[in-house]
Amino acid sequence: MPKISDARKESRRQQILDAARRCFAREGFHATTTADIARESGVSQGTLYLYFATKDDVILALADDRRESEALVHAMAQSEQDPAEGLALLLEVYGRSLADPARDEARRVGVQGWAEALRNPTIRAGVTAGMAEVRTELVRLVERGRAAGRFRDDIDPDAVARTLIATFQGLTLQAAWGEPLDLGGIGRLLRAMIRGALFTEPSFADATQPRDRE
Amino acid sequence: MPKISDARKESRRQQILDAARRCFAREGFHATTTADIARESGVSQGTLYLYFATKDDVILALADDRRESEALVHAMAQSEQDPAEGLALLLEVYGRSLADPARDEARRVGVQGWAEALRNPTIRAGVTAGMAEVRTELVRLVERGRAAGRFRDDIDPDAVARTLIATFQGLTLQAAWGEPLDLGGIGRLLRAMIRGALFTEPSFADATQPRDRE
Amino acid sequence: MPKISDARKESRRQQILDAARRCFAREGFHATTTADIARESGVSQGTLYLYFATKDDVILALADDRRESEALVHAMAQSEQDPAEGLALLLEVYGRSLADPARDEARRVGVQGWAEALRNPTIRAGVTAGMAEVRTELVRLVERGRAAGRFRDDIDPDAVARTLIATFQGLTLQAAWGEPLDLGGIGRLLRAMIRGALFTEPSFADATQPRDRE
Amino acid sequence: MPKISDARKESRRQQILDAARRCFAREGFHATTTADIARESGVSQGTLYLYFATKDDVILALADDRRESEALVHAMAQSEQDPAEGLALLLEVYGRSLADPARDEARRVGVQGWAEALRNPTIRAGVTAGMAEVRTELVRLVERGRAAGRFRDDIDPDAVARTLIATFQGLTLQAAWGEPLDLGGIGRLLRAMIRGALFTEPSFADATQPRDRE
DNA sequence: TATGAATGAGACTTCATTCAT
DNA sequence: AATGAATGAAGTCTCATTCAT
Repeated sequence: MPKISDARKESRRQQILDAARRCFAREGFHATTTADIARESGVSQGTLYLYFATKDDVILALADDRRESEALVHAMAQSEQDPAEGLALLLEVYGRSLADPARDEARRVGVQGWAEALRNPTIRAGVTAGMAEVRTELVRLVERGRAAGRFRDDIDPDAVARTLIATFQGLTLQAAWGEPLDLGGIGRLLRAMIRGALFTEPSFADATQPRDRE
Repeated sequence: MPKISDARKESRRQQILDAARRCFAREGFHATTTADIARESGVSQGTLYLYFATKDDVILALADDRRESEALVHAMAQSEQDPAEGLALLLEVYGRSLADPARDEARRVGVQGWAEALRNPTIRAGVTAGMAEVRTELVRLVERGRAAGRFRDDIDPDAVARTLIATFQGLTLQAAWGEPLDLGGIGRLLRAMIRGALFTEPSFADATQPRDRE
Repeated sequence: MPKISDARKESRRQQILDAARRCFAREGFHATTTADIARESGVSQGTLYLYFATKDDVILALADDRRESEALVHAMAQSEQDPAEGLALLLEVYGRSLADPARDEARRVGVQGWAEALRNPTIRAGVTAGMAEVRTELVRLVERGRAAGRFRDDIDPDAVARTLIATFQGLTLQAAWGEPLDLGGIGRLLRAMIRGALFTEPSFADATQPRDRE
Repeated sequence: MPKISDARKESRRQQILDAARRCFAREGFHATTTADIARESGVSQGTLYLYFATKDDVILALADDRRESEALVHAMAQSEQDPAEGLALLLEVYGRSLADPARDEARRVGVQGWAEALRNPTIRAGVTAGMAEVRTELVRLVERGRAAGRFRDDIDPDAVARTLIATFQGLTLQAAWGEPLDLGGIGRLLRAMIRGALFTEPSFADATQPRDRE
């Protein structure tokens, strides 16, 4: 009985979260009412409160999108051997995510989470934790590259991590706004910038040129 | 009388906007009430509505911070002759702004404007217009650099513009969150990336190395 | 089988009522939820409704505490022969009840029942019926005392009944509030007042002085 | 401007409190909604919250009826010279209040305040403070009577105070329930009881017999 | 022009009760 | 008989906006 019940409970929770994401993406956190979420998820308002203590709890569960940062960390961790390959994978995974229309809502909700993080400490904690994971992994990757002699010695790993993440964030923002991004061109430029600034020899661009997407 | 009255009116408006900025930076757009703004600006709620038609009007006036983009555009326009200098100036002006504690509130309000732009078309128009100006000027700058033979031919001006702006946005976001940014290191890295990717010869870094600030 | 089932049912009912009394004493009728009662009694909310039709039904079953009035009536009925003894017993039984910490919860719930009786006719009926029984028995006791020549002729039995009951109620109220009552002193005073106002000769006090408790 | 404004404010507050008292007397604290109070007082719900922070605030302002205890204290303080007269006045003032139909609502609300005092510390403080004032004054009165040789030496002032107050409370309760009280008879009995228990000589009853009311 | 009391729609949340399992 | 998830009506309180002074 507990197993079925637990599975049910989790699926119900997801059903509500999915509805909430749609609402939040459409109207924003604050313009979305709990009635909206209930209606969209097909449950009563009372039921909503069986699964989440408050509306803020729902926001909390969505504002911090672990999947994005997990995917990025995973990409970098894949290529223990070759830091260059790790960077290339990172760009590719992130580019793919940016181009994915299925992630439109997540992006919009994510940007709202950034704003919410400014005044909600719990949300801030979640959001910056996700960022910190990616940053840590990036720093390690750059350090490995330096140790292997692939990256220049005068490169600051932390600056690289912060800067790349900042660029990703800005592109996410523009994508959320529906700005027309030429991801192919931007990807090529990013690879060129990385190659020019990080690498000891100019092999990066050619070696990592992905099969042209989008 | 109209002139004096106009000046009065404008000063009153600014007084309210300054108060609103402080409130918004502290609590966010939605958690700030019109009563909060009135109290903080020292006028009555009724008076508030003599200067702004709705609360959204106040948000609108603050969400889109022209000063930032105007400064950037101005920096680039300064150096009609030398595109490299234009880029250097851009980085410097933006770095100075990022490091300026006096702009803390503007940054926080700006990030909230980004989220608000997702669902408020008017705000979106304002915010993206500011971004478009900077982008246009950047594109022109890169094109001039290519024409002058300073920049590589295979560089996509639009990608450069979008990417640099994205990076600025991401850094603004992290600064708004209070993340500790090593702006010196980040500036050096950015110059290296730009030099490596854009320039036909590696003079950028040295020529533009600013008197060390941070 | 029906007999066992009935016993089970009754014990279950009591289990729920005991839990409800604890809840009501702690939080009051209105601040106690049916979920509270269910939790405290260790049954599910659904089960609660197998034993009581509504929450008001539970309140009803507790607001009117028959045990108190039954004990008082019984005390008076004991001494058919000597009305003085009846009064003495009444005071003693009531004093014992007032001093009994085990009746703390019942007192608190009782006081809430008084308030509830103001707007719930059914509760009012129950509460005033209990009071009426005590009153009737007191009136009969005083009348017997008058007939036997022990009590003064100009005494109004109804006034005596109402007044004594009122005093009991007030003391119950103060005890429920946790006021420090010197029950010994109050008992002595009450006996003196009764003796002075009711009796034809001043034997009451000495004859009825109980072995000092409290 | 402030004087008019203050007067207005106070009158508005009273208007709301009067309406609330009517509602509470009719339906009880908990069954009365803030919408009920607003409707009954002829203001909007929003306005209600301009004058009271919460519904509990309104309850608080009504649960503790200072007027009653103040009147009683005043009655006792009047007759500095003659304690007997003080007691007589006390009974008379209280009897008058009990018989006053204009105080019906106050009585009903008061009884609800007793119940509320069980779980709301602030209300408890207010209610018991009122009781303490009357008690203190009664104790002082009895002590004066003993010092003057009018009252017996073996009388416990505190017991007298507690017991008389308890009787008043119980009679208030019964009056609130609409029980038919023969106040004349009860008053006579109370005087007889006081005379018999407190006085050194039996002059009380005759000396203080009031012009027969009710 | 300035005020601030008044408004009322609507948000979030609770809770007594039901019912499928 | 027992469960506990689900319901939805209703309650308290907030707040952007208006308007008489």
